[in-house]
Amino acid sequence: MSWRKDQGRAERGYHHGNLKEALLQAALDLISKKGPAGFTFADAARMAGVSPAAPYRHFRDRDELIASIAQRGFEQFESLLTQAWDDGRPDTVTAFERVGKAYLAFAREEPAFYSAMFESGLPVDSNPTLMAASERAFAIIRAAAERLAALAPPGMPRPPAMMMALHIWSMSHGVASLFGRGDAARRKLPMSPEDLLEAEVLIYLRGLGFPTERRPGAAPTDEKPSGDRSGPWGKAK
Amino acid sequence: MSWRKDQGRAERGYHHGNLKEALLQAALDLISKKGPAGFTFADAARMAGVSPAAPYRHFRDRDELIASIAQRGFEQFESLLTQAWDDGRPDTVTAFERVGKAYLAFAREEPAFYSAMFESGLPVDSNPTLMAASERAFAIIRAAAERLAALAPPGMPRPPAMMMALHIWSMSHGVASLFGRGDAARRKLPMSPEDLLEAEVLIYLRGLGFPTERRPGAAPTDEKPSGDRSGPWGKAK
DNA sequence: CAGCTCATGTGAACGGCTTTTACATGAGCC
DNA sequence: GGCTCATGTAAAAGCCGTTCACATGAGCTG
Repeated sequence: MSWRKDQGRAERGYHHGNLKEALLQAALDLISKKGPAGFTFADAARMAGVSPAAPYRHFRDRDELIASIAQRGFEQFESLLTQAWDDGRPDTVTAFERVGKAYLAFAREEPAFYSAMFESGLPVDSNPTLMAASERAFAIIRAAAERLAALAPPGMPRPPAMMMALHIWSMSHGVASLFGRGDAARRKLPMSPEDLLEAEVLIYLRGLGFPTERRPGAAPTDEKPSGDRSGPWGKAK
Repeated sequence: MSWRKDQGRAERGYHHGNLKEALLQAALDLISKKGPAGFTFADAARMAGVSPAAPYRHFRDRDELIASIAQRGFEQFESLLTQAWDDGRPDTVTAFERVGKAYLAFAREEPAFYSAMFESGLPVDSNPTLMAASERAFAIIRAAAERLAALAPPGMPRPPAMMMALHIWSMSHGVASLFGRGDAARRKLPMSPEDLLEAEVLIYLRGLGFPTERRPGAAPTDEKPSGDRSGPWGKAK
């Protein structure tokens, strides 16, 4: 936070000094308030205290600004997922669930990033660096799926990790985009999005033959659980 | 198709005669081409051959037009799902899978409807009739889940049908919105969205204790399958 | 058929947005 | 000290959404 000029209204000369950052920040504010459609290039400029033409020195057009935000979003997303996955500690299933929760937390706490990344209608394949960032984020989920697949019970055919990763991603995105954000598209739920997704993933993993009873402790040993008889939907009302 | 005037350019008097329909149709065309954000009220008017102010005789504003489209979308969606479900014939699991395929087919073949329904950023709860239409569509999925839950194997605790319905919905929406449409947000897949979703749902159902081997025939008897050893991911590459 | 009425369409206008162009400023470098 | 170029501004064109006063004519009433 060592900006040379305080953001916005502070007296500043002809040159802003940090316009690109200020515009990205303003856009994030605006998008989180009014969605990516409601966000306006001119508004961001106004919020940064510059003329409507100034942003064009830093972004080819409005779409490029949104793409920049999506790019940063994927980077933060990747970092968050990496941290949640924590290389599968303390055990694979626990870490996997933590990734699911992190996914929802990101969608809820960074709605502007999430919208820019998944709901802005930008053609993903038009921007190679954007697609690369997106794939790096997905790679975390895929790596986690790989580890999970590796310890599939020997009796069953091993599921393809890529498919598992896509399944998990679609569940997470489905829950996040239908029920995840408080403001828009609110629909009544009998349980929290987090619990809904957790149950969904646990049932899915059980369908693949994984033991999904409550994990006993922190140790990666997959033992029989104690007397906790609650299934994956223990928290449903 | 008994429109009094042929659509569009045909010589017509001061009054269009079918403007509301023509506008909805034009909007569908435009949205399917350029997304709900790219769609323009003025464009729709132009396409219908009227002045930019004319649409305001039929819709309070642009959002109301989009809401109208979403409304119709939910109605068509409900009808399509009802037809696919076919009251659970020939057997519950087969019918259930048909519903999943119908979901994806709708998202792919009616991208304009789908966008208006789920990606337009309209506040769903602001419009009661819209929300009602949305709930009627969801009710089909819920009814199917109810039937499925009813025949859960006796050994296991019965899953709440509402939760199952939400899970299925989130899977379907997740797959549809991440991988479903050809144009936008294309990501490489090792299998078709349909196969991806089918495998996902089958694994999930198996996690609930349902027998999900290949169904033997049309009879609703749930017998042991023949020698088909393919799991739910038989089609993955 | 005459006349009235009201739904439906028009034209002009306002303000806002995006984007471009010519011009202004001043930060950093020689 | 002076040059240069990135970065800002002002003005303008073209589009859009929306509103308002006004025009038209379809359909009813008698």
